[in-house]
Amino acid sequence: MARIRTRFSPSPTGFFHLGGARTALFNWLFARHHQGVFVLRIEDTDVARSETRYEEDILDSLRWLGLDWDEGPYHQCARLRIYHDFIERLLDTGAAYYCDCPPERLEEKRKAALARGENPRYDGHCRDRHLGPGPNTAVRFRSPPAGTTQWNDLSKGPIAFDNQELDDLVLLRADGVPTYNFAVVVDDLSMEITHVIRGDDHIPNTPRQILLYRALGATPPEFAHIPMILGPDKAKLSKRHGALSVLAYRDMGFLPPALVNFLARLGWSHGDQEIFSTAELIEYFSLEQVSKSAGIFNADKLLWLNGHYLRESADRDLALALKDFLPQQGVVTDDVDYLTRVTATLKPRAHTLVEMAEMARFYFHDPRPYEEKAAQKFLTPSSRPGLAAIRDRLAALPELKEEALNQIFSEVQKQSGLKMVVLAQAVRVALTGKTASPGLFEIMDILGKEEVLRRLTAALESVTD
RNA sequence: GUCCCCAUCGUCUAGCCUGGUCCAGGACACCGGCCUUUCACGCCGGCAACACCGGUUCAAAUCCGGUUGGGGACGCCA
Repeated sequence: MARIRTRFSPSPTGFFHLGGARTALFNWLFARHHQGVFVLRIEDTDVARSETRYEEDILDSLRWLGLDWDEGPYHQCARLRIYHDFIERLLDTGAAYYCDCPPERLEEKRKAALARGENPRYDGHCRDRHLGPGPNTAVRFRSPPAGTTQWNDLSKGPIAFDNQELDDLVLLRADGVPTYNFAVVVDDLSMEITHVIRGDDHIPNTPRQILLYRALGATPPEFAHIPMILGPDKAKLSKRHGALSVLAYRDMGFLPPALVNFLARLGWSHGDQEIFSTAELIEYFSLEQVSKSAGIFNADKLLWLNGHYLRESADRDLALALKDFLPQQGVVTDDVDYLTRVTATLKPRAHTLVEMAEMARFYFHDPRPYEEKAAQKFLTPSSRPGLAAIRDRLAALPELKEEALNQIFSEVQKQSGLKMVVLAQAVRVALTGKTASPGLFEIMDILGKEEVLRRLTAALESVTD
C-alpha cells in the first residue's frame, strides 16, 4: 500500500480553537502511527475573512502543541492556476457548466424553500443554457439526478446519500476563486492525500466531494469523520463557552502534553488508560477506537491532567516554564536555582502554572498584609509566646534543616502548651500570610534563616492585644 | 422543515462487531476515611448509567425495527 498521507486544512478566519486542534491531532497521530506524511494546508479562499494573524495563530498553536508537519503550509490562494486547470477538465467533459444566476435571486429561492420546509437546492436554471465564460458567471457542477453516493466511513461505518438531495454546487465563483468543496477535492487529489480525517460536520460535504472525484476520473480517498466537541450546554463549542483558542490555554498555564492527552482522550480511548505520553498516543492510535458520538468539553478533567503533568515534570524544566508566569504576579527573578527549589514545593499543589505563580509569591515578597481571617485566627496574643520561642530557638540555629526544626517545634509546643496545629499555623501565617502552603520546614529551608527570623519578628509585632 | 450522524454513571469512556464471563469496569467531579503541623499530593471506600417500546433468542448493554431525545448540514463560508 502506498504511503499514508493525511492533512490538516484550517481556514484562517478565526483563532485556532480546541476543535481544530483535535482534528489536527488525530490527523497527525494517524500519520505518525503509520509512518506517513502529515500535510498542512491553509484554506484561504474566503478572501474577505482570511487574515494573516489568524494563520500565524494556527501555526504557533500547532508548534506549541508539538504537532509538526512534513509538508506545507500550502496556500490555496497560491494554487489558482491548478483549480482552473481542473475546471477546464470538468467543463470539457460536460461535468460542469457556466451559470450567471444572480446570487440575490438564488438567496430568495433558498429562503422560500426553507420556509416551505424543503431542502433548498439550485433549480438548474443554467444547466442546459450552454453559457460561456463571462462577467458575473460562476461554474457549477452537474450533479447526477439519481442514484446514491456512499462510502465506508472509517469511523462511522457505511454512509449513503441520495443524489437527489445533492444539488449543482458552485465550483468556481464569478471572481475565479474556487469554492471549498472544489478546492478540497483538487488539493486532496493533487497532494495525494490518502485519508481525510475531519469533523463530522463535514459529512454532508462528502458525497459531493466523492462525486467530484468521480467526475475527475479519480478514486476518492478514505474518509473518517470524527465527532465534534460540544460545550457544557451540548451546543457546538463556541466563544461563549469561555477560553477556547489554543494559545489561551497556554496563557492559562496549561502544558502541551496535558492538552494533547486531554484532546486525544476526548473521543478516543485505549481501554481504561487515561494518561498517555505522546509516544504512546502514536503507538496506540487507531481510527477504529474513535467514538461516534460527540463529546462534551470537561474543564475539570483538563485541570486534573494538567496537575498530573505538572507533578511529572522535572523541577528545573518546570521552573523555567513557571518563570514566564511570574511577572504577572509582580515577581521578577533570574535565580533559576532558587526558583527550582520553590517549584518543587509548589508542584503537587497546583493545577496550572498560573496557580503556581500565585502560590510562589510569598517566596519572593513579604507576606504582609496577611490574609485577614488567617491573622485573626492564628496571630493572637495567646500564640505570641510560642511564636517568640520559635523565633529565639531558630536564631540559635546555624542553619534551618528539618531534623533540628522538628525538635524545636515539639519542644516549644510542649513548653507553650499550644496545640501543634495552632503553633504551626501561626508560624505559617507569619511566613506566608496564609493558612495553606507547602510544608513549613521546606519553606524555612528555602527562605533562609535571616528571612524567616525577619518574618517571625514582623508577625510578633503585628499582634495587638 | 428536509437530509445526515449519534444515544452506557453529571462528564470522558470500557464492554457492543464475535449475544451468556456485566445485578455493567475505569477516569474526572462529588462524598466519606487514611496519611498529616496547614493545603495539596497519595492511598482506601462510596454515590452514580445500558433513553424508551417492541422483536429475535434458552439468554440482549450487546442483533433487528420503531419512538423519543441530542447534534450537524442545508451559501458564489470553510
